[in-house]
Parts: sequence; structure tokens; C-alpha cells
Amino acid sequence: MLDINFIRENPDKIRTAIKNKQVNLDLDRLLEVDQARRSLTQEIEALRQKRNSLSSSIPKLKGDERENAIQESKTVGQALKADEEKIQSIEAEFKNLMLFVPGVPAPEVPVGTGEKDNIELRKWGEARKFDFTPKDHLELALSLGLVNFDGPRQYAGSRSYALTGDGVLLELAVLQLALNHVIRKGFTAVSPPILVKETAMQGTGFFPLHFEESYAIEKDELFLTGTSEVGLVSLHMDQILSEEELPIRYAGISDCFRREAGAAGRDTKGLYRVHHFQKVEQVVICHADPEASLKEHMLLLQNSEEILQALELPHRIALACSVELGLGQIRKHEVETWMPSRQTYSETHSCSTLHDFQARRSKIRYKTESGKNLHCYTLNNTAIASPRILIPILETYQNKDGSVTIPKALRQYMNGREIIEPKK
RNA sequence: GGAGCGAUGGCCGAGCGGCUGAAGGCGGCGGCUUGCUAAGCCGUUGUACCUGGAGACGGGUACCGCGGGUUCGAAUCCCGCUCGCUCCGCCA
Repeated sequence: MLDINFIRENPDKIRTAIKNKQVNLDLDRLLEVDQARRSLTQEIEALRQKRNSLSSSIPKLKGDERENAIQESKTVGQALKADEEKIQSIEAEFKNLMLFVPGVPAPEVPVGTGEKDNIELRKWGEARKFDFTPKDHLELALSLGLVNFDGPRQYAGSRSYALTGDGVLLELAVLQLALNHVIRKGFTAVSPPILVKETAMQGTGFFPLHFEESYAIEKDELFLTGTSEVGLVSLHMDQILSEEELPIRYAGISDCFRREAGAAGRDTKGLYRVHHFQKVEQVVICHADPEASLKEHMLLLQNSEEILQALELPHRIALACSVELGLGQIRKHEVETWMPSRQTYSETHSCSTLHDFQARRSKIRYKTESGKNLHCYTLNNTAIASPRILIPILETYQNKDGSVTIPKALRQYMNGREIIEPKK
């Protein structure tokens, strides 16, 4: 959600954002409703003022004067009731439209219509050259006994899987590596609720637009979060923080659930696109300052790169173009890790700046030294997500005999082991 | 799941139809005091929106968990919901 004052004063910026992000929103209608809402509010407040002054005079009056005042107040009350009913629908429409106003992309964000317009900023590492025919992660994982698809498919449906044996340990290892890495950077570990109310989904910007992406527990009116970002940001919902608390840096760890509603039939094989995964997520709540926010953004990006470097996985950083940005995102960097079987860099991390988009929805503010309450800025980035990250690990670290060498950084979390051998 | 109790400002806590944006205390801030001194005294102290003003600041409206109702008038009465606590039951 954006500041309505900003929207009123900068309709052109919003219009451009709507166009470049390809958002479906009638801005003129919003401005119209805003105008109607304001003038009706003024009318209502004038009526209330009248009623209040009558009410306070009534106890002091006697006889006819008192009766007249009561009658007049009744009349005012009726007019008020009519106006209040009228404003209800206006207010509802206004609130709904406000939920669809996009954040304005940062100046450096390229205008684009698809992934092809993202700008590659840098690459790290060299894609491994194999002197044998490499297997893909699916073949490797199956032959090493790291995963079971056949069973889960029957009782859990498509895109389901069970990690087994060393697959479980490998997943725990990457999660621990990432979590410890960001904890060392001063982030506070949090394992937040993943079953949340609609208010948290709306507050973080996932609802109403991406309602179809989440699993709903209808019976209890709860939703499964697709990222711990929801739980972490919502931790401070409706709060006025003190300035000294900022920036707040969290390392969330949680199961993540995604319906992949718009991706039917895409990436159905293997561990790339699944409904349920584990993720260590970085979330920052900082001052309402674009510069400070940018610094935090770069810090988040750096953390993720360092984790991939610790794993010695080749990757690249791309600046997402306008249409690739989510509704609230101001800027986003994709971190893409080289996946040998796909012969391409594929997204494993996503680093976003949202300015006050989430904080306004979630009512997260802080009090400045001068006593003003400002909405915080929020940011987030993946630290690691599994099992997707297992794809480049298995494929990159595979050996000719079908075994997989465990990356050095993970060995301390794998009982010091160096290799995963095929089952006999 | 059953029974009961509760939700008031940053915190504690009074109010239980008009005099209450809300007593009192704590905390915070400003000032005074400097022989009650890790203290005393005085003042001040919420949030949002509308509106006037360059600003300082002023006017108005709303908010006593949330939403509705009764009433000329609701923190106070009624209904629904949410959350918390206690007891019973069930249970990782």
C-alpha cells in the first residue's frame, strides 16, 4: 500500500508504474473514489459536530427547549445515518483499490516485458566441465537414495516428494549453513508461524493479488505461508517501534507452501518446482530512508552470494526488469545458480526492496527523534531454499562413479563425511 | 471440545449512560530546586484522518480489543466476533 497523499500528488509516477509492471488498476477510478470519500467525510464530520454540540446542550435544557433540541438532534442523526451508509461502500471500494496500487520501481530498474529484459550484473565461478556424461539431479538423487517420488505421488499428489537418508541430512546441512551464516552477520533466528490469518497475508502484500498461490485451511480461515517473510514481517504488525530498535534483521526458517497455481505442467520433474520446501529467509525492517534501505538490500544480496560462494556454486546476479517486479517491489535482484542439467542459471534466491509497501499494510511504524511516526521500510532475500539448491549441489559435485562429493562447507553438518556413495 | 472470567492511554489501574480523550500512579519529556540528594517540586505527555497555516501552531472528527445495535447522547446497556486467563476433558 502506498501513501494516498503520494498517489494524489504523483499520479503520473503511479501511471507509469502501472504500465511498466503491467498491473491491472484503474487509477482514475481510485482518484475519483478518493475525492468522493473526502467530501463525504467532511459532510459527515460537520453533522457529527452539530450532533455533539446539541447532545452536550441537552442536559442543561428544560421543557420545550429540551424537546426541540432532542428533535433537532434526531433529524441530524437521520441525515448522518444516511451519509454513513453511503460512505461504507465508497470506503470499501477505496480500500480495495488501494491494495492494488503498485510500488514505484527504483530509477535503475530497467523497463521490460519479461525475464529476457533482466540485466545481468555479475557472474561468480565457472560452470564445471565434465569429462564424463553427467547425470541430472533426479537420476543422482534416486540412485543415491536421497529421494522417493513414487510413494508420495500416490498419496500426496503431483510435485510431492520425500527426502530420504542422506537427502534429509543434506537438506538440514544447507539450512544450517545458511542460518549460521546470517546469524554471524547479526541476524536473529526466528521460526515463525506458518499458519496465519488473512491479515498477515494482506499485510505482507500476498493478498489479495496472489490469493490463488496459497493453500487455504478453510475450516479455520487460516493460510499456509509461502515464505517465512510473512511471519517475520507480521511479528511487528500494528506496532510503533522505537528508532533505536532499527534496523531489525531476522533470519527466518520455515516450511514453505506454494500451490504453483499458474505453473501447471511446468518443471514437473524432479525437485525444481515443488509445493512444499524449506527455506532460510532474511528479512530487514529499517528506517524510512531509501539510502538506508539500499544499503540493507546490498547486504542481503551479499549474504546470499557468500553462502553460494561457501558452497562453491557458480552463480550470477541479475537486476529484475519492471514487469518481473511484484506489486510492492521497488527493486529486485535475482540470484541464479548454475544448474548443469538445465544448462542455465536458474533462480535460487530473490532479493527485494519494498520501501513502505508492507509496513503501511501491516501498520509497522517507528517514532523518530522529533516525535513523528513513520512507516518502516522492509526488505527480504532468500538465504537458502531446499530442495531446489540440492539440484546444483548434486549435479555440480557428482563424480564419474555416480557418487557425490559433499561440499566442504557442508561437511561439518554431515558428521564430517566427504562423499555420498551410491547404494549397492 | 465443555464451564467461567477478562480485554481502558508506553505500562499499571479507576470509571460502568451526558460534566471522560478518559481519575490516580509509574515511565518519558521540559523547567525549578540543590542540605530529604541513585532525592524533591511544578508543568507536560496517545493515534489516525479532515481542515486552516510557509511554519510554529490552530479548528474539527473518530478511536477505551474488533464489528454491529439501542439512545437525542455509549468506554459505560444489548448482540456477534477475536484474543487472553482459570478449571475440566483430549493430546504431540
